[in-house]
Amino acid sequence: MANPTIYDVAKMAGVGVGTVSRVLNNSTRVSPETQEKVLGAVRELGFRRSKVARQLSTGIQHRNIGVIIPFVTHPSFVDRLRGIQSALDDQDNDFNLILYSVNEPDRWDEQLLTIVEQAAVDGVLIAALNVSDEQQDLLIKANIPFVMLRDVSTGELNCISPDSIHGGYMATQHLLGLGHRRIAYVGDEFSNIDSPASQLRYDGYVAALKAYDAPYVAEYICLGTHGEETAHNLMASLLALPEPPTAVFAMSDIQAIGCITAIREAGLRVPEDISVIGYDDVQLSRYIGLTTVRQHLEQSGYLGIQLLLNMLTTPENVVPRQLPPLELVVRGTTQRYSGTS
Amino acid sequence: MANPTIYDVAKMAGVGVGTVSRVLNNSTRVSPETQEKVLGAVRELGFRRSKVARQLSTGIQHRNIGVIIPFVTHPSFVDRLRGIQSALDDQDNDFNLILYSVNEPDRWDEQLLTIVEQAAVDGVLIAALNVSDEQQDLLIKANIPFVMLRDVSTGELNCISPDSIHGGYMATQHLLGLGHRRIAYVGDEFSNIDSPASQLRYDGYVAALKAYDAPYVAEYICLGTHGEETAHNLMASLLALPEPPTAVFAMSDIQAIGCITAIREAGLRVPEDISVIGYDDVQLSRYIGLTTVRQHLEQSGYLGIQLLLNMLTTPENVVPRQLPPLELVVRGTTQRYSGTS
DNA sequence: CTGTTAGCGCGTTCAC
DNA sequence: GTGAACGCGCTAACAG
Repeated sequence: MANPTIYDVAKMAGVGVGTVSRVLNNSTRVSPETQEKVLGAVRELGFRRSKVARQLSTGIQHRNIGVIIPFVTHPSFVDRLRGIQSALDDQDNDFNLILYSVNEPDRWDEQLLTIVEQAAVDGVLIAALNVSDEQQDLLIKANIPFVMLRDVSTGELNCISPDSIHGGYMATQHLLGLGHRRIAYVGDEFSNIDSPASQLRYDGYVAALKAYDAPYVAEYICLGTHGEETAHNLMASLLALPEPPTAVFAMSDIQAIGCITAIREAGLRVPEDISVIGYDDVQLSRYIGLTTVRQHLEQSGYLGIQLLLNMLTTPENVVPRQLPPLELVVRGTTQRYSGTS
Repeated sequence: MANPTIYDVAKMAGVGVGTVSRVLNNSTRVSPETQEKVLGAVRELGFRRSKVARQLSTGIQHRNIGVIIPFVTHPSFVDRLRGIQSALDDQDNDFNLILYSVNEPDRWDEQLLTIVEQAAVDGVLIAALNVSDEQQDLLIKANIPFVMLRDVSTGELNCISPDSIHGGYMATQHLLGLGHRRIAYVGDEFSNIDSPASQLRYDGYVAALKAYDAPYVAEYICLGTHGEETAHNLMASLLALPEPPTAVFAMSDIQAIGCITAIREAGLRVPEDISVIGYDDVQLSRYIGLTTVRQHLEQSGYLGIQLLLNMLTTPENVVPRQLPPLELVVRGTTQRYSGTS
């Protein structure tokens, strides 16, 4: 039998459904014999009670909030998750956290659809993913409040967004201010499905170059899949250039790390020979002394949940949330251009 | 009204429940006027349809697996989470992941109770938490399959467990083998509620000391709350001793890091003056070159989920899982005792 | 102790 | 187009 119900169990055990329910909840006294019969039937049928029916019947409420994040275990998402968790803990409501990890951005549409159909969540937080208008409509029609953690502010109330363009500008400006002129950009392939972060930071990079009248060199733009490995390889190819850059701006801390190891493997030093600046200020960066742009990842997760909870519990009064401004965090991987290399 | 239902909406809109349901699912054509009336009532009542009833009615299945972890965002748990995620992704079933973070170990009993009562999960993975016999009974009675990620093997089938005692032994042995005799232990306060990891690793430490006939010095045992900060302070007090240790075994990588910064702040070098070995081999450790004991955190999460899924989908045939043996990972924070300090 | 029955809230045929 | 009635699987209250 596909999905046996208590009725099936009751029939097989030769008892009433009430009795079955009772032994399942080991509540009021049931005679040992009947209990045995019931348990036997349960085992034989491989019966499992439907949690949904149970919930409906008992009226036990519990709300779920869904968090949709690409590659949950990437450092930057862990940081956000940290904030999400603590926000959820701070308010002590009975919201459960359902984690959805989007590992194939192409199928993200599909996944959201499933989530909505499943009707498992009361609200969702969508991090670093592009949410199309259709998707927003879907959510709205399904009456599921949602907040987005985006890369750039578009003015919506249900958005928490640092300004990635400005961040890219800041990072590049820092390098420029140190006297560097040959600055490379290492980032993700530009994408529409996924987050447009790479594109935006690149825009900031270009703007800074222009503002400082520094040359834009096409070869210095290195794009690839996200991750340390790729960045490492990209950096290696950069070093193989006839005139390699003297500084590099990596769109994420992890990529910056990949660059650094590549530089070291080439027998060069950071920052003496080449300066490297990252982006995010992931927890890890503090330990390795990476210069970077802090975008308050943890806090964005925190504020996002706070906002969502706000929408969920007191929709008549939702107050906007704002992230603190980006900060340049200068540690040990950048240094004034020495003119040596 | 506390929880308006479609009946309330129907009454207010002066229509039947069927109609309400239809506009909610924007399915078959409904006249624009009635649609308006219904939507108006929905808004006015603040109506939200019950996801539970909806699920029961539509028969849409989706199972949840719960993951219970203390302090989800601690590095070691992030590593486990990584494995959990990928295991969940590999099998493409429709299991959702509900994350429960236990931040107050004292209330862990209570939390498990709520989880069971809520009936929100079909199975649970419990990581690094002590599960009492009563708790196991609770789970069994509720018919919720569970697997535990423990610190020491006790032979149960539903357990994934490295041998922490042996790990503690290995770490200490490494130090001893390098000629160190004055070895400190920095760990968590021993606990019964939480994981007994600290106690176990300490046991291994003591055993190694004994095996190598090295002195056991009570002052060298430093216990405190988990975390970098505490370890840092503990290490500072260790350095203030008339005869400080020449090596320290920290029960986790994070605590090892705390020790290292304390040592450096005191003007000493690692490993030249003092050797430090951690435990876990968290991702971070690779980046900072920490010598440590690898306990395959990620893989334990992976195997745990695999086992749980196994129990959930084919209970008649559950195959045991085994973790690879612990490994000593020698990087740059330990060195032969020079007799200098 | 145990069988029977009435909901839980919503989706979905059916007739109208 | 729209209302009424039934069923999803289970719990709980009520008789027996």
